[in-house]
Formats: sequence, structure tokens, C-alpha cells
Amino acid sequence: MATRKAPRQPDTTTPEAQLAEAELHHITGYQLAQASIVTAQLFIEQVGKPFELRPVEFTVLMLIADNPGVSLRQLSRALAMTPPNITMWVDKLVERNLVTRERSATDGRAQHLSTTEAGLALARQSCQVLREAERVALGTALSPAEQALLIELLHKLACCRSED
Amino acid sequence: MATRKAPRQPDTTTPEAQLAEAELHHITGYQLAQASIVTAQLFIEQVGKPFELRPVEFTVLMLIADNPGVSLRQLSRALAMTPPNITMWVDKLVERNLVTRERSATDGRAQHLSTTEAGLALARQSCQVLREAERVALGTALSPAEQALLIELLHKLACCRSED
DNA sequence: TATTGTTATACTCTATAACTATA
DNA sequence: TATAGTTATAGAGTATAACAATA
Repeated sequence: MATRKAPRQPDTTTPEAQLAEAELHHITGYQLAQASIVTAQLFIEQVGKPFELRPVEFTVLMLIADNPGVSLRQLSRALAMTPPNITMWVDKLVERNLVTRERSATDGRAQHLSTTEAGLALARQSCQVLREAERVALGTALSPAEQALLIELLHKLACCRSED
Repeated sequence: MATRKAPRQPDTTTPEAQLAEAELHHITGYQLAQASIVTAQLFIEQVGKPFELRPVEFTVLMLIADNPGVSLRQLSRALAMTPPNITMWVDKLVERNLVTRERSATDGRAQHLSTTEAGLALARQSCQVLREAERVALGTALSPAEQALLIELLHKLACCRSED
């Protein structure tokens, strides 16, 4: 009977070094950073190196693909990055003929960004590869339902963002 | 009847700019990055500025506090950082008299790190402040149960890490 | 006057290579 | 030979300030 409810000993140690996390275990920002080590490594190997895309480049390309005509300012806000940095990343995508700039007809200051055919193809393929790679790698620790739940919890958390 | 099960339209747009995430929505690495914007901002305001601690400094200080005698190599592995960087961060903590270095008695190469009284006090206080700040801020979007669940899912994901 | 976007520049953080000392 | 830690240096990524053009 006593073994039915095994005295669960939750693992609260760091990956690799098995250091005690204690109070740190309950800090969401810390756990986000630890989890990001896994996904960042996965991205570099499966998408970054093969497709020559940096994480930000991938995200910017995806957002442009899914939001044709989006402006630099909108990307800046969506990713909480400064305008000069967005300009730099978009520049790199334009130079590779993955994205096109177009002046707005209604507002001479703004620009409309769109993917080229090559850019759209790269977005679709790299995203598919990454999603499949995450499904497999994360599957060793999280069930499909847990993976989906994690996504939704992270999205809810992300929407807490305060304006600037 | 048709209104009972309202056709749920899950929000799959980015914070702030409300851009469509589409496929990107299901990329865990992307959602981790978006969620980190919230916690990073929270950290800077509540701990970073008041206690003059960078995110890595805070984490290193906490791990030393919870693991007296830990080595630089262990910290390096736990945080997936290179030895030179860990050395630099520990240097800063030692210079502020928050951490002490001590040569290992059994292995002349290794060092044992410990917090000073001031270091331990700072670790305890900053962690308490941060945990409370996260509880309140995240509480606008996540229930206490969801916050706890998120921590555990992130920890499981973090433990997927491949050995270098 | 406010907003969009760019240029120039400095700062933060991290990675690599070479080295010392010890096992 | 392998490991723990350091030093020096280069690179990636980001932020700030100043500016041009348009609303």
C-alpha cells in the first residue's frame, strides 16, 4: 500500500550538472532560459546551419510570409526589437532575394514587406523541418498533449507583455 | 444550441502588433522567445535595476547559494555557457564580495565557490522579489495552477538537453 | 509635432584559441 | 593525455542617438 503512492521526489536539479535549483526552480524566467537551450540547439542544427538562417531571420521571414504587406514597424513591435535592428535583418533577407520592399501607396513613410517565391518556399520548408524536429526531440520528454499545452501556456504568458 | 459551443477562435496572433502567427504559432522555440520578452522585462525592472544584477549574474549567484562548494565547471555545464564566460561572471560577483573562491583540497585544479553572507542575503531577497513579481504579473494571464504546470513542463523540456 | 525608416556608433554578451597548472 | 580554470581576442546581437522623409 505504501508503495502505491510512491513518495514522489520531483526532480528539481539543473540539466547536465545536476545542481540543486531550490528556489530558482520556481522562477519562470529561469526555466524559460533553460528550456531555450534545448530549442536553440535544435534550431541551429536543423534549420540554422542547413538553411543559413539565424533565429531572428527565420522569425522575421515567417511573419512576413504569414502577413504579406506587413511594415517594419509592425515587426518591430511584434518582436520587441528596435527599428534599427529590424532594418538590418530585413536588409539581409532582401539581399538574398527572399523578401521585397515596397513603398506604401497611402503612406509615403511606410513600407510593405512581402516574401518572394523563394522566400515563401524557404519559410514553408524550414518551418516544417523545425516543427517536425521539435516534435521528435521534445517527444522524449513531453507527450503530444503536453507539447500542445506548453505552446498555449507560453502564448498566454507572451500576451502579458506591457506596452514598451 | 449552436451558440453553446461557441466556435472558439483561438488567438494565434503576436502580442502588440497582432500579426498572424499561423505555422509559427506551433514552434516551441518561437513561443519561448515571445514568453521570455515578458519575463526578461520583469526581471530588469524588479531585480536587475534595483539589485544591479544581470540575468546571468542572478542565476549564477542563486546556483552558488543553493550549491555551496560548486565548481566553475559545474556552473558552466548547468548553464550551457563556456568556461571563459563563467569565469568572467564569477569574477564580477567575487569583486562585489558576494561570492568567494577556494581551492579544492583534493584537486588542485578545481575551485569551490560559496556565497558570502551578503551574497546569500542578496540571493534570497532578489529571488523572493522576483518570484512575487512573476506571480502577480503572470497572474493576469495564468492561474496559479497553470503557472505551476508551466514550470514543470519547461523543466521537463530543459532536461531534453543533449550532451554538448 | 508625431511617425516611419535609416545610418552611424557603442555596448553587452558570447565564442574561440592559446595558455597554465594539476591530475 | 585529459581536465579545471584563465587570458586575450574576435564575433554576434542589441541599443542609443541623430537624421531624413512623410503625415
